[in-house]
Amino acid sequence: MALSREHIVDAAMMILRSYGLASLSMRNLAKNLGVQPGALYWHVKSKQDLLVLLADRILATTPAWTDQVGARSDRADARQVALDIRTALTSVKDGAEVVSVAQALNPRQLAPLQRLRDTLPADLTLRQAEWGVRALTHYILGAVAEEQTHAELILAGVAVSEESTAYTTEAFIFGVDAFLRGLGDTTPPSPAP
Amino acid sequence: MALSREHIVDAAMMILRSYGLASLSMRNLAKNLGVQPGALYWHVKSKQDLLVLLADRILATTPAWTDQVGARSDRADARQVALDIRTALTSVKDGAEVVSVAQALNPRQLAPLQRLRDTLPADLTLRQAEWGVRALTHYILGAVAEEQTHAELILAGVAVSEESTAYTTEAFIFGVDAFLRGLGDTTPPSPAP
DNA sequence: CAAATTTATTGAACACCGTTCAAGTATAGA
DNA sequence: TCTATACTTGAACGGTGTTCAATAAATTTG
Repeated sequence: MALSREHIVDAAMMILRSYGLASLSMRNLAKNLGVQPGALYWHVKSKQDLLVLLADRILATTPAWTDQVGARSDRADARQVALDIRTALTSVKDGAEVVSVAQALNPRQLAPLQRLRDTLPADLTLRQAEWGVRALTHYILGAVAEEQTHAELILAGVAVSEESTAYTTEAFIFGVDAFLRGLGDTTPPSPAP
Repeated sequence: MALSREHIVDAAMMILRSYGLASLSMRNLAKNLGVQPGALYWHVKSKQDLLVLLADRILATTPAWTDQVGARSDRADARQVALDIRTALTSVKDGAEVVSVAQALNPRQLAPLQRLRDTLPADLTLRQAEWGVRALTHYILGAVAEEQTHAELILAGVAVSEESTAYTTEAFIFGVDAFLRGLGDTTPPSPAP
């Protein structure tokens, strides 16, 4: 089977899913593909480059945001997008860390995160909306990264679980909601459906 | 001069300040101390251990929080504490990253971050206050880490400055204020002094 | 003071890591 | 078939954190 960029990302994704970021070395990846490490560098510029590709793929599982005509995006939408992003991150071991690295390298590049923008209150200035997205992004990535590393520490027996996992979702939503409330306290609280 | 844990942390701090986290290898650190790498491990359990010590010291420059009797902490206080933490982080190259690593290893361990708790609205439940601190912490660490890596990328000529540094403080405060507003929208906006 | 014990350091090695590159091997077009 | 382009190998470069027997220095004990 011919080596290709897609193939490399596939294999990297498998390693990530099964063993996490610590196991994702170029050498291990090459071994998994039955190839010498140097071969990877014909298809991929660097490991950072690969991580960006992985981040894209991790976030690609977020549902597309269909902005219905007339249906102005509101706080409930923003919350849903945040939850969708969290779900995507959680579906891969160390997902939040991978996306954080990619985001650190070049902020504002990951489209699914920018999608948050369209859900923020419309009365924000351009700069404020930009700042809001960034703030929310930092919160989401930080919170999910902590969830994931904590879960792994428990799995490794290094730490003990203090809080039921049911609460972690509640905690996540609490943070998102607080943020959104603060960003757009001009809009009324999200109406019951 | 005898080697000691304090001495090691001092030297590590110097390297961090001058050259950043990438230059802080145990080997480089040992060379700076005129000692073999193995010697460090008598005083320090691991590099992660060292990073936690560094995080403590970075945050130690935060002004002590004097909770004046009768003067209930309000939103202005919380903002000030957040700004103090940011100042401490910014005073050391990659400061936010170092603290993030320490925080990831064992959340709720860094006292200065916990100090945020006392500034949050009093009508929050115990859990809500805990969640609020964590959310705010994630935002602060994420935002400052981005500021710092971005600044370093510009210094290295990899990226170009798009926004005046005057705005970065404004952006930081915008995020903090939004969060605080959302956390305690029962309290009135901070009064003019 | 001398011997024994604890404390501290060395030097060398182990098992990794990302990345580069000349030399080869396929593969396709003329 | 010859050539040019697309890949891959194998080996190396210069790092990384960490461990550990042996050794040296300092301290306590007899």
